[in-house]
Amino acid sequence: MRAADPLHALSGDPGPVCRCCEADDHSVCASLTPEGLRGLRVIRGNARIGAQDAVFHEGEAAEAVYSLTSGTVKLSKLLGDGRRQIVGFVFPGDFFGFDAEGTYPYTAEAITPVGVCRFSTSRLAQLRSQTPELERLLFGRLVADLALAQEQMLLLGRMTAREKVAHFLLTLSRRAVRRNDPASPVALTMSRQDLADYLGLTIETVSRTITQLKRDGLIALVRPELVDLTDADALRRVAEGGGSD
Amino acid sequence: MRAADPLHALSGDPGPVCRCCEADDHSVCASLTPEGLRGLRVIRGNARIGAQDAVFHEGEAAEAVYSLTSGTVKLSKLLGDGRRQIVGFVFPGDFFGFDAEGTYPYTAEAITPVGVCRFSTSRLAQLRSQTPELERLLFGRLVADLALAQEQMLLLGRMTAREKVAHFLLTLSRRAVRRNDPASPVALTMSRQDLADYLGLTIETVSRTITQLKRDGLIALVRPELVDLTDADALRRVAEGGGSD
DNA sequence: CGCAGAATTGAGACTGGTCAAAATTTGTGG
DNA sequence: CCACAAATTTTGACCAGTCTCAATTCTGCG
Repeated sequence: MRAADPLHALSGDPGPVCRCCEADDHSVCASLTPEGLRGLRVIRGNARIGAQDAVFHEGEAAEAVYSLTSGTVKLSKLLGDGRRQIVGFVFPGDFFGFDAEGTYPYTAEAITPVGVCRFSTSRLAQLRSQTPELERLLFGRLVADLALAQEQMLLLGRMTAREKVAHFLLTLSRRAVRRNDPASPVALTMSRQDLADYLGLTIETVSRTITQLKRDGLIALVRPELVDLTDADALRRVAEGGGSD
Repeated sequence: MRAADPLHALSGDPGPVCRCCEADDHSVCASLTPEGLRGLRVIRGNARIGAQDAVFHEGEAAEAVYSLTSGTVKLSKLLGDGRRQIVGFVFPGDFFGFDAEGTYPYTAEAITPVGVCRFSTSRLAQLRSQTPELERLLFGRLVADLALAQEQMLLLGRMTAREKVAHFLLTLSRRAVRRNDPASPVALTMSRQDLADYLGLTIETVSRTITQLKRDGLIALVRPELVDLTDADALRRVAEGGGSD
């Protein structure tokens, strides 16, 4: 094993496992062999970013790729007149900031205070070419991200407001289960405005739709940002375009 | 150089360069070294598929990845009640059919008669691990696809019908330029229904919007499927959410 | 020439957006 | 701990853009 390098010193050597990362078994880091991890750690920089601060902006030169260690990040694109579309939420263990054109295709902003690992694009490229395992893991992650984006395209293009909100709640619930959290009270870490910008709706419509689902007994609000999925089956039927219930 | 194997025999050995592929400099194949190409050719199967036929269906076991050699393919997702969203069009040189879950996340159908190269997922995985260059090229392609999907999310979630159609026409035009075709009369290889399913609109709204753009002098229809971009600048202004012109 | 499918046009309905106000929650300082 | 201010969320009334349903016109082809 190598001696600690300056970057380790800065953040304290986390040891053979990437302990700086809250993500569990499904993170790229967790799937890497100790050897692969070592390579990543060597080129890694750490940063803490406050809530509402940007990691990078759409159009900036893409000099680094990031992985999230804690908190939530939103990825968004802007139209000239301020209309915004959130193209994804990032959770611990996820990578973001890959680019095809040399500039970031979206803005990345912290929703909560977050911790990130920063990998310079060039150094990561070098490491990737030396570590086929890493390349393959990142590839798989990208494929999953693409499938997710396509799922969201179906939602944005073809679902009603009610279906969109139901689908989103269920997605959060499924994600919670994957992290071994309870399926039901679902935490909305993001604001109503972020929700609206993710679902292609206005904040008013999101609010009205939540009220409506509540009135119909499918959900209940423990707090505005904590939703109880009272009737998950009915919610599922709504999300799949199953009709009026 | 290796002797021709059965697959070559079937389709005629295309020689050191993948001549079976109409795609030019921007295809993955064209960027591969002769050596890398050789590996691809060995595991390649060829197929011709008639217009309107499916290459594979959403939900089927994903046993192969494809690259398009000629024609146009559409990728679509279905909702329970028949609502459809086209999540992408595939042009020669593009790969499609990657999956994260073991099943295809979308249906792939030929819009025109098409030629495809077929790569069994397992054999391609093996080749990828032996050919870092191939892996890197596919990775870059995926990143580009993801950026495209995110761009489309912005379109689906936040643009008006007029902006959607303008944006789509310009995208086709840009793509034509990249293939060294003229920017202006743009060919719509897909039906109005496909267009609607791609833009998250109904066929009627697409038709009305095209008529409106025509009336306003931004475009002219040479034929229903051949659009002249009379005023590309104005079109660009519309597509960027530039206002009423 | 006439038919079938595709595209366009028309009239009216409805979902979701806009603008405005009220209610609730959150944060801050006394 | 309370009071007040600011921000966020919810609710209301009205409007607009897009959809639905239906009819008409085009286009290609036997």
